[in-house]
Amino acid sequence: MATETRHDGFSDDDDDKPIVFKRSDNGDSEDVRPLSSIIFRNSPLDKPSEIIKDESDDDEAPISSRFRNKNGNEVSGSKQDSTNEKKPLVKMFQNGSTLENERPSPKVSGKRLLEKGSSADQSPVKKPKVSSSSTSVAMKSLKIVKQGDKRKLEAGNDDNDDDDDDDDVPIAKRIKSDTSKYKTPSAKPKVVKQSSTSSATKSKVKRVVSPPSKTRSKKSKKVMNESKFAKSSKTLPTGDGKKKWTTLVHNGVTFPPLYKPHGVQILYKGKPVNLTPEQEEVATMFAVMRETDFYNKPLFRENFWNDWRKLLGKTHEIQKLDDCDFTPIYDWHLEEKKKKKAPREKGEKYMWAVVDGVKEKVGNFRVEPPGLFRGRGEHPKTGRLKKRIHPCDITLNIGKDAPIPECPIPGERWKEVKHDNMVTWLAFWNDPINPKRVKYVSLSASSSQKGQSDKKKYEKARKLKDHIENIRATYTKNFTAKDVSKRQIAVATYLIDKLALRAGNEKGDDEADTVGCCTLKVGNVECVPPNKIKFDFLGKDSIQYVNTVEVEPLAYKAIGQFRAGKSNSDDLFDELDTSKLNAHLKELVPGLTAKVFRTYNASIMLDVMLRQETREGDVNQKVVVYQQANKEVAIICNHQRTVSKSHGAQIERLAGKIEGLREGLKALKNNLERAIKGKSPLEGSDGKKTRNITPEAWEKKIAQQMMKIEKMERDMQTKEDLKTVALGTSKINYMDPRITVAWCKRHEVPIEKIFNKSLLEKFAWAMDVEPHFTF
DNA sequence: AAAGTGACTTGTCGTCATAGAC
DNA sequence: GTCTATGACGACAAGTCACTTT
Repeated sequence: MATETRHDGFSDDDDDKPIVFKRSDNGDSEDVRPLSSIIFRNSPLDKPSEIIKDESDDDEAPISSRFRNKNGNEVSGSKQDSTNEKKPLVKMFQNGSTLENERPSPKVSGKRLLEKGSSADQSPVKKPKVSSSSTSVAMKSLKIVKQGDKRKLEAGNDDNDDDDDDDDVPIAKRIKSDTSKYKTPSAKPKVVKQSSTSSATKSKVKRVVSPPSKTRSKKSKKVMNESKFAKSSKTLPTGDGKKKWTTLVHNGVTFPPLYKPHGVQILYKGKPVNLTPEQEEVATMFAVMRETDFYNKPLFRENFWNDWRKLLGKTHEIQKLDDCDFTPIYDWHLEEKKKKKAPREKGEKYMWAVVDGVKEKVGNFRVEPPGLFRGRGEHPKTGRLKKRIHPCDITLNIGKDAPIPECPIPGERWKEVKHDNMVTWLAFWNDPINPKRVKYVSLSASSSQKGQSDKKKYEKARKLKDHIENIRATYTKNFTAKDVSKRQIAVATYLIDKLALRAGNEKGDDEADTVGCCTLKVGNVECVPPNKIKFDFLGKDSIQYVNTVEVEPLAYKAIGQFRAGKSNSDDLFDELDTSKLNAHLKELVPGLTAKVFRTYNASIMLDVMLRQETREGDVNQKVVVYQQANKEVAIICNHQRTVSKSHGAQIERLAGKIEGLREGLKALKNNLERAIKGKSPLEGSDGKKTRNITPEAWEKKIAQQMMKIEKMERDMQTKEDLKTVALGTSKINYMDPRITVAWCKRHEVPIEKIFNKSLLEKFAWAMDVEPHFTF
């Protein structure tokens, strides 16, 4: 898949831009701005250990108080004023954080002293977390002492387990408080009441819930959390060591229907062949893929054939896949498709779980059906048979006091039932294609549990802001380190920061051959004098990343050194792997890992662009601004999509329409002239006659027509522009929803214009953010 | 130190319903 | 009313990263 050259929507003053990199795939990077111009200017602090603390506490405060007013109205940051919205990003990068800054200090208001610069101050950025309760502050400082100066990046870490408390409760409650917003009542978590008349869960729910402890009130919950032990699971510690739930009730999983033989025969060398149901089932899986690209891929066919042949037996009449004609089954399949299929069973019973007394949606309660493994890119296992999963493959995880779900397949039983509250999964099975991999069943994205961890992720990224300047100064300095490892770490960190590359774990031979930063090969990077690097590699999902960027001259030089004397298939960073890299990052800022940079850069970019680019205008215009910002983020993250098959045709059609409109415009102009001369209008091409109107009226029509044309051209442009860019992924995973919500509030854009129903549910935790929220 | 494993996040694509085009 | 382009959604593949085991 070819990557196209992209253009960014920024205006020209690069200085304000956040991160710099734009990409020009064709090797020219005219628009690449040197990172240096922005980021590195005055970064005075290289003191390594300035660390930071982070107050994770802020999580604990009630939401409302949590966001301290960035505008200084409150307590804390008096300095920040709303104006900062307009300030160039650069300034934002300027506040380095020093311990002092972050430390809750009595003098509060001045917290942010740091703005080192001059006028630039204001970045609202983090405000002192003063808002948290005094207690927590106290605790924090205590901790600090213990830990030395370092503070963790983690939004809520071990400091106090309860730091997320506030998160837990509120969300559910919050949501439920305004039901009206959510049209799908079922979608929102509710506190389960004693005798809920509702669905299937009821019986169990009742039971579980009934114990007093269950009635969850904020308080009770907190209390429990603080006594962290509560019921620790007896099993070996798993997960991250934090308790994920107290009570958990659910109904297990459901299985796809057993195979129903259709009896349609394939032809082997032209003759019908009898197949057993098992053989037929697999043949059908293959037959129905006829119109996909997989069908003709040699490896896919070979892998399929090997697995199918195991079912046929070596001596079967069918000896060669190429002699098989699956047309009869394919045709049968088309017929079946035409028939109305009964609406798929909803699985209401399995759809819900009750976690700590709150009813929550389950994400994927349906076990994956058997099929042929597709895989992405050149996956070595493409085409292999993915066998059916049975109850005896499934391990359930459920509350100790909850009833164990009945096995839905008569006569069979679950593999195991665990009661591990240190993990979030409800069930898992091993992936038949790669048995080391595990497939989990967990709550849906809209659940409070997922929402909390999402929020934590963004809080962590947000804190990176306080250290980024320092980190950049450090790696810049190390571009010239004499120690190769150190230099590689510096350059790798730089690339991860600047280009939002993934960490790049090692991969096995039984996986597609893709790379990330640490696994880049010499052949994936090319030095283009004087100081540009051309990247070309296959990343996650075998999506190609092609980009030529201008880099810091010293980094350029270092990359040249790393390449020297190696062959194309050698590792560029031969001294590096993700553990070393992350270990290093963690040293800079506790809790920091490579992926945090992606989140950070995506979110900060959105925040900055929205502030810079939003103009007065109607809602639609603002939405366009949002989409453009979203697009830039997607580009930086290399979120691509394949161009739809009909794209060309669609563009042509649009072009045709525009052409038609142009013709119409010509006619209108013509008639205007005639009207001015007092002649009557010509009749339309369709032969119908045209009303005689005044020149002014013609002018008006002409203006309207031109608007129409412009709009259509813009639409066409946008469509073409976005044909290879997927906006969704960054919206779902990288851009802090609070930025979006706050922007919508500030600019009176209905949030529904930006988030669809599932995003609204998923981001319920972000909806009450204050309009001044700054990432 | 490498390899394995466990838990969870991130990512693209296919399918389906439906709003909109004709 | 039928056709079709879109977007929502689900499916499930493929990453990240911590921690064990060898």
